[in-house]
Parts: sequence; structure tokens; C-alpha cells
Amino acid sequence: MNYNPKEIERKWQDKWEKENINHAEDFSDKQKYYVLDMFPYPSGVGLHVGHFKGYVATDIVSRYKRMQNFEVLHPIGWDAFGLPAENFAIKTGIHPEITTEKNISNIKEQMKIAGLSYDWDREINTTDPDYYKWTQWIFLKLYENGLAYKKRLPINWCPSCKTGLANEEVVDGKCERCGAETTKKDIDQWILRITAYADRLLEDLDNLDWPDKIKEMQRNWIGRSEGWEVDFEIKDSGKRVTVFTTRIDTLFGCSYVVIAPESHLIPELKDSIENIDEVLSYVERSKNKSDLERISEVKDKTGVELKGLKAINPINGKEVSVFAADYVLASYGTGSVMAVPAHDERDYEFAKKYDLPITEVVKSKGNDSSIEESAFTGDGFLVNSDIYSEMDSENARKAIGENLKEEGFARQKVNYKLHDWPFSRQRYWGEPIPIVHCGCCGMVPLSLDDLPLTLPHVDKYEPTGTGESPLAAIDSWVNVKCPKCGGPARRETNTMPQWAGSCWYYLRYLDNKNEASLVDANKEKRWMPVDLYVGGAEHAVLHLLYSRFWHKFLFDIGAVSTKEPFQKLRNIGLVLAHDGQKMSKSKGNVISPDSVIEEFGADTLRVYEMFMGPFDQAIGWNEQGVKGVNRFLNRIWDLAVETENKISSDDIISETHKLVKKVTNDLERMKFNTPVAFFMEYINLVYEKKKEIGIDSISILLKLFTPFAPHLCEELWQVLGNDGSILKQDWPVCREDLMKQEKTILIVQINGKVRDKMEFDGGIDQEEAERVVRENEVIRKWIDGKEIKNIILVKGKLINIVV
RNA sequence: GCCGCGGUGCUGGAAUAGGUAGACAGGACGGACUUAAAAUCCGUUGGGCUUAGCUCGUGUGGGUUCGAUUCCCACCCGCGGCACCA
Repeated sequence: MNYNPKEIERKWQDKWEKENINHAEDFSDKQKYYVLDMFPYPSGVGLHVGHFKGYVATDIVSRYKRMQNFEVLHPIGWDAFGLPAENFAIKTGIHPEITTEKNISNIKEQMKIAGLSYDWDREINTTDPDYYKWTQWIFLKLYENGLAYKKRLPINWCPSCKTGLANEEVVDGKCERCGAETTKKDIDQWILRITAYADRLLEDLDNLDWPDKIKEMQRNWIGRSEGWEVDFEIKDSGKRVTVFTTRIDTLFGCSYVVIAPESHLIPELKDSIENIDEVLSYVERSKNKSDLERISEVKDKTGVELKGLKAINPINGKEVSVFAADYVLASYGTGSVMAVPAHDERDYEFAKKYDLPITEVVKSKGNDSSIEESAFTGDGFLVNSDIYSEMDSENARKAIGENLKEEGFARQKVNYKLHDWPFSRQRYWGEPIPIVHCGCCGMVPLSLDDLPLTLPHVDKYEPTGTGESPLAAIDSWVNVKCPKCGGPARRETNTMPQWAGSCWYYLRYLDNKNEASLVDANKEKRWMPVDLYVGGAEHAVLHLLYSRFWHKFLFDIGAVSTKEPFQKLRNIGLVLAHDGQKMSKSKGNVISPDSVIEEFGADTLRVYEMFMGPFDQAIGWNEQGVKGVNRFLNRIWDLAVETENKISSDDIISETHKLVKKVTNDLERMKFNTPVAFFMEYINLVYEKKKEIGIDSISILLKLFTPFAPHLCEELWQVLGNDGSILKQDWPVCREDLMKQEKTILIVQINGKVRDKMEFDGGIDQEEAERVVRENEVIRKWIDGKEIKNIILVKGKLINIVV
């Protein structure tokens, strides 16, 4: 009887599906465990082995937890709105709905033949109107609570996709989707006020069991910084320029003030600016720079002085010049800064270039640094600062700040790098925004009864490029009566971004057929939060930040009961191609799970993906390694089918329970590569003692191995004559009492170097060990005639003699 | 530039409350079976030397320790993220 995965895998998959064995009961007596995968975008090329690395890991956890008698929720669905399907429609005229449906059925089949134990009753699809009804509902709630607003402002624009983008979607000045250089464009935008949650998004990170890397990325992205706003009066104008600084202690060293080219002060004070033509042409030049140009000019700062203007430093009444320079960002802080060249690298560089004064006001406490060569940006004690001289930076910040505050020139202020989230896209394949624009009533939200507002069919999917979506061309859809006054009105034609549906999908699994609410409160309380969430690190500041924001909002309006959605997060490392390159269609190095399953079976694919290495690490695919794993599964098969109906020898029983312990420990630590190695070690050992193994040990082995290779183990379970499914067996418990005390192997070291190993039955105490070791011939060679200074005994392990 | 992670045989990797470095697998080499190949099975496999032994060895250089892949300091290299955030 040979191992034939093709035959047995299909057989069991059908049986399990028929018995709906993976269905999660909402309200059972068992403890719950919610294991979530980042749901896939149903792309036309299907999933590759990299996706499956994550899916297999969560599948193993799910099966392991089920055997430990948890009620496990392990659902899957489709994040199906997005550009590829829409671009395909533009090229072929085939509606995205049709493409999406086809791709889903493909990928679903890939998942089924891999033996992934999803609860298919809970499947969701973000493009299903019954689903996006609730995406729209959340949007309306955000609107109702003042967290969604419409505003015309310059946002990132992709000229190729012809749509606006969020900051998070622009990578190195390029569109994250298509790679085209992005520009800025002024358009009417729906914006979500994520900044209102900045502090909570930051603080609550501390309590999450997430990779440090991701938490750190989110912290940096939110970019909280505490400082002061300080007013500089502009001489003889009645106007002020307000700057933001975290280093108010360096205020005496301010040589000039810099405003962003976009500043309103330029048009307001144009009559007082002597070189206004020069200034305006600089402003014009800055405006036309692409993001990429701006980034590449970091090393060479440009700017122009506003001649005729002087700003007055409120701390000492000193007059300083005013510059416009595009190294100051209009979008951060007040859009203006005070320049302290002695203590800021950017100001230093700029001052050197334009020959501006550099005044040292902070000295390092330790070594003497020279301000001639570079800026000193650390804290220290103040000099040249009037009554504040000699104070240390921290106290000076308080003293100077408070003083100016009393005089009305300064306020404490917290700034964030995080910006509000531009939420509208000028594209077709997304959730329509459920708002109507009425001439009389202004913006009117639809009521819940009017949801879902379904996406109409169109003939042309091309983006218009005008800042309107293709929906704008469908008069019959756009022109409606105002829900409020009945007068003529127009629908909002923008759609929601790719990220909308994924912000809350994990909630819909809990109650995917509910027509009355987003999720039933009892079901929500039963299952939330997600106990384990697994996916790629590339979503660190996109999906993972957005969904935390929405979740906190839903918490605030009482729709969910937890403050955070995902308690424990783990990232999957990439599966690289054999050559260490990223797998991609264009390089032709993509490995499809289907072909591996076809050749070796799903269990081999599963075990290999776990055995490759630590699952959060990027590792190259190795065809030979797959064969090696397949060889191993064959060995298990051969061993199991030949096992006689008897009890194993004590040695084997002992080894088996050690295996239970090691495998269980490592699964708890989310380690999947080492358990596979333990199984191999066990099989190697048992192979030498084939006759000693009986049905008791094989049964335990199979149970332990079931999460990894469910088909193989289920088949062997039956072959061994058991009734019922192995999936429903209890996870083996390690019996310490059956584990034989190993012979003590005492490592004998001289001066920390291993010189010999000695075996003893049972333990050994200090005195006896010393005596035995002194008699040892090998050791005597090392210690004879030498003075023994010290002897260190590590109980049951090692003895070190220092000579 | 800043932040995070990492550097162990030919390759993927194992081992950290400091205690036998290289588990397990792949590859390579040798052998058995075979007319032959594949498959399977057995053996060898970190480097060096004067080879029953010794010695070097976990990116580099120091340090702490009886003992360091593990802890500390300085540096080098690789990967990922952020990118003028005042």
C-alpha cells in the first residue's frame, strides 16, 4: 500500500465538506478562538505559494486549537473592489463583476485543494451590495459625527490611474499601484478625520501583541511631536507669522524666519515686499515641482528672502529677515518655522548657503563641539540667552515657553505627521458614496432604508481625468430627487478607495447574513477581538492603521465592544523564487500551489511551506526541499501502515511524549519549522527501532501531525482501524511520568573547553562528579601537575575545571 | 540622515534565564540494489594540521565571565520602513 495523495486528499476534502466539519458555532460552551487571514484580492493570476505560507500557518493554528477543544472561527472572503479588475474591464469591456466572480471561484478551488479549513458559510465579498451596504452605513455614521467632510485641497494625484490618492498610497513619489510619478492636484475631496484619533491610535499600540516593527512604523507615521507655537510680529504691518518649534530653548539663536511658498502672507504683504517679482517666480517654481523633484533636492535647499520685511523675535525684540523656502512644508505645523542655524541641520545648511548669521545658544554638557563645522542638535545648557543662560535645555523650554505664554506670544502645541485621509476616488469599481448634492439643502446623506446604493452598470469604464468618476456620465443615475426637499439634485459620483471594505470585514464574518445591522451585538461580543491575525507587513500603515481607526469609531458609537480589532498580529515573510528574487508574473518565476499539489499533494505543500524556515522570514523556494518533505511523508506512511497492533517499548513511549512536549511548546510560540524537524528526528529514530513501535505511539504521532498534514493523518487513522475523524480527536497531553530520565551526559571542560563526555545513570552530585572526573584518564592528562583553582558544576549537565 | 530587523557550514536553517555550535533538511561525495536509470536504503560531509589526537571557527575589533552565537561597547555589511515633520 503506497502513499497516494491524489487519491486520498480529494476523498477526505469531499467528506469534510459534506459534514461541514469546519463550521464554527456562534454560541457553544467552548472557549472561542478567532484566527484571521488578511483576505485576498481575487486577482486573475490566482494565488501563489507565498499567499499559502500564511494560510497554511493559520490553518495549522486553527486545527491545533480545535483539537484543544476551542471553538475556532476561521473565515475567509474577498477584498474584491480595486483597480486590476477595472483596468481589465477598460481593456476588454468585460464587467468587473464577471471577472471577479470567475477569479473567486478559481482561488476558492486553490484553497480547497490545499485543505484549508475555512468556514465557508461565513464567506464575504466586499463588492456584494449586501456587504457594502454596511460600508456605506459606516461612512454615513462618520459623516453624521463630523468625521467625514468634503473639501477642495491639493492632494496626491496619479496621472495614469487618473485618481486622487492618500499619502499612504504614494511610495517614493510614485503611485503605489502603477508606479507613475504623482503630482498634486486641487480637487473636491471627501476626507476622513483620522487625525481626531491620532492620540488613541498611538497610545493603544502599547497593549497590542504585534511585531515591534509594525508598531514602530505606525508610531513614526502618526509622528506625534510636542512643542510650542511662537508669534513673530512683522514690523510695521500689523501681521504676525506663527512658527512651530520643539526647541523653544534655542529661540535666542533665531537668525531668520522661513515661511512655506504657499503661505498666505505673501499675497497679503505683497505691497511691502520689495522684490515681489522674484518671490512670486520662486513660488511658481516650487508649485510645479513634482514630489520626486522635491525629494531629490533635499541636499540642495533653495529659497528667497522677502526683502523689506522684518520679523521681531518676541524674546529679545531683535529684528530678523524673512525667507520663503520650499524646505518648509505648508502642510505641517503652521507652515512656518524659526531658523536656528546653530542647532538645526537644515537651517545650518541654508544659512551657510545664503551667508546668514549663526549664533550658538546651546552648548553640549560634555565635549566641546564646534559650531564652525556643523550644527549641534542635542540638548545641553544655554549660552548667549540673557537670563536663561546656564539653564539646561529642558528647563529653558519650560521657562521661555511659559514666559512668552504670559505675554501672549506662545502656546503649547502638539503636531502630528499623520494627515486626514482623502477618501474619494474618481474611479468606477468601488463603493458609491451615499450622498446627494441638492441646490437647496446642500449635502444630504441617504437614509439607511436607501442603502445599499448600488453601483450602476456603465458602458465605459475609462476614468475621465477631470476629477469626476465615470459614474458622472450616467445621467439617469446621477440625477435624483433630493431626499429632503424633493427638488432636483445630483448624486455624489466619487467612489470609496480600495481600503474601505477591508476596514471592517473581520466583523462581518461574525454575522454575514444579518440584514438589520452590521453585526449582532451578542455575536460580536462572543467572537471579538481577533485572537490571531496573519498577513504581510506591507499593510503596516495602510489597512492596519485604517481599520484600527474605523474600529475605534465603531467602538465610540457602540457598534463594537472592543477598543482594538486585532489583539495579536504576526507577519508572514515573503516566499522568494529560487534565485532569491521576488516572485512576479513578469519575471516568470512564480510557483503555483496547484502545480506542487498536482505533483506531490497538498500535504507536501503544507509541510514544506512550514519547514522552509521561520515563517516571518523571507526565504527562497527550493524544489529539492519539496522533494525532501515528500520523502518524509512517505516514510511516515510506510511506518504507519506496517505498525503492528501492540504497545510500544518504553524507550519509544518516552520519545513519543518528548515529541508531544516539544511540538506543543513550539506551536504555542508560533514556530512551525522546528516542529517539522522534531517529527523528522522522531521518525529517523523510530526507523532504527521499527519493531519497537506500536499502535499507541503511532496514534499520538498522527494526532500531532494532523494540523500539518490533515489528509495523510486522516487516511492513516482509518487504515489503523479507528472510527470517526482524527480531526475530532483531543490534542495529546504530554505525560512527564512516561518520559525516561535520560542518562546524564556530563560534559567535562577544562578552562571552558570540552575535553570529554561521561555518562551516568540518574543524577550526580558535586562530590561524586569531582571524584569520577579526577579518575578519568583523558582529564588527568589535562590536570595532572597543575593547580586546580576552581571547579564549577552545572547540575546534570557540565563540569568545568579551572587550572 | 533617522527608525526597525538581521549577519552561524556549499544552501535553507537549529541552538539564547550564558553551559556539547552546526539539530533537521537540501546539495555533494562514496557504497548497496539494478542490464541501466529513477526511486529506495546505508555511510561521509565546517576549515586547518604532524589526523585514535590537536587547533581554529557563529560579520569585525574590544570587554564582562570559569565559560559568550547568546550579555556590554565600538564598528562594518545586508534587508525593510520613513524621508526636509522644524
